[in-house]
Amino acid sequence: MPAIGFEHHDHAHCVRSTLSKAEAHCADTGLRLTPVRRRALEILLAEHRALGAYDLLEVLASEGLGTQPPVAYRALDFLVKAGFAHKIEALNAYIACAHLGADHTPAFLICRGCNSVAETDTSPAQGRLGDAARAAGFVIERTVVEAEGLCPDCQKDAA
Amino acid sequence: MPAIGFEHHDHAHCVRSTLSKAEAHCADTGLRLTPVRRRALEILLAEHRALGAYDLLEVLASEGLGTQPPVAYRALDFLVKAGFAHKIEALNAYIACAHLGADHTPAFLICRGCNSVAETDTSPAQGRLGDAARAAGFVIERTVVEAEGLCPDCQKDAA
DNA sequence: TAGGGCTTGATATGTTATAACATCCAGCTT
DNA sequence: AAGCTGGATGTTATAACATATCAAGCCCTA
Ligand SMILES: [Zn+2]
Ligand SMILES: [Zn+2]
Ligand SMILES: [Zn+2]
Ligand SMILES: [Zn+2]
Repeated sequence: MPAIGFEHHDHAHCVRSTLSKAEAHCADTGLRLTPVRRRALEILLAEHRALGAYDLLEVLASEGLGTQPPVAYRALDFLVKAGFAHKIEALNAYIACAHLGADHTPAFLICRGCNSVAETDTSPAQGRLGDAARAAGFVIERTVVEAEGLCPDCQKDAA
Repeated sequence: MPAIGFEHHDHAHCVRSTLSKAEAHCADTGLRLTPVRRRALEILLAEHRALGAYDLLEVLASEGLGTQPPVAYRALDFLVKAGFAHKIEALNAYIACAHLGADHTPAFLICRGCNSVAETDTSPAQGRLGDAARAAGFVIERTVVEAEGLCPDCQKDAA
């Protein structure tokens, strides 16, 4: 699975494709992609970067979709639980899933220069983390894997 | 490097050894392990679990070492920058380094049952995260690797 | 048409983190 | 000794992130 976020790409396709996958998944499972939830996903999808809950709320509020924090947090909670979005723990912020539909364990590359975030994936059971967990008798239920650094564009800018 | 935190061990040795390594490192580099900083490290070292900044502040306050948030955040900032403590991003909390002195990239196993945290390590450049970063042309400066789940004791309790 | 379950509205509050500015103090300079 | 300097601390205020709670509405279905 490639890292999606830094490379130039047909982003309009990203957006359309993710939205239609989300709709299909909701239709299949009975989840309800209500107007606020759908719009929240669109807003997160606009760019490959993470948005704070209050940034999201600001946009929703400007469109008359709700003005109080619970509006944003409920929508985000739904999107995260449905697998349509992920929380970036290092930023306390949220990003639309770039691999919607694929069964995956997300991992993120976070650029400190331009704040863009690329999503890739990992295998928790493999690698040194899995080894350590097995050795300690620890059962992994969820992993947080995030790398901070500089994307290719920002490396050029720095030089 | 083993995962330190779940196994029964001579914890008093943990504490003494970490404190003396921290003192030595400060003596070597000119960093100042002031009373508040030293006491903050001791408080974090008391258990292999993460403490919120305000939990730490509460203890410091009860000992007359300061009552306002910046007291705790400054001490934590020093400890983290010096490598004496790490922030657990998934918990917004802080833990003393269990491998002080060793050159390492920390990774954590976080038990949702008893809140204990074991520290192990990873190699950012290796593994799938490193592969993805290289493929994307991304330069990693810092990684966050955390696993949530159940420690051996809490698995027994659950069964 | 009544009930149950999910969704939304609204108010308040809890939790985590930093900005900004004043003061202190040790070590060095003149 | 007086003055400077840089790091550390004191103090106040606020920013930023997140949740508890209860009321009201909506949708399905029995
Ligand atoms: Zn895209
Ligand atoms: Zn960048
Ligand atoms: Zn120990
Ligand atoms: Zn446990």
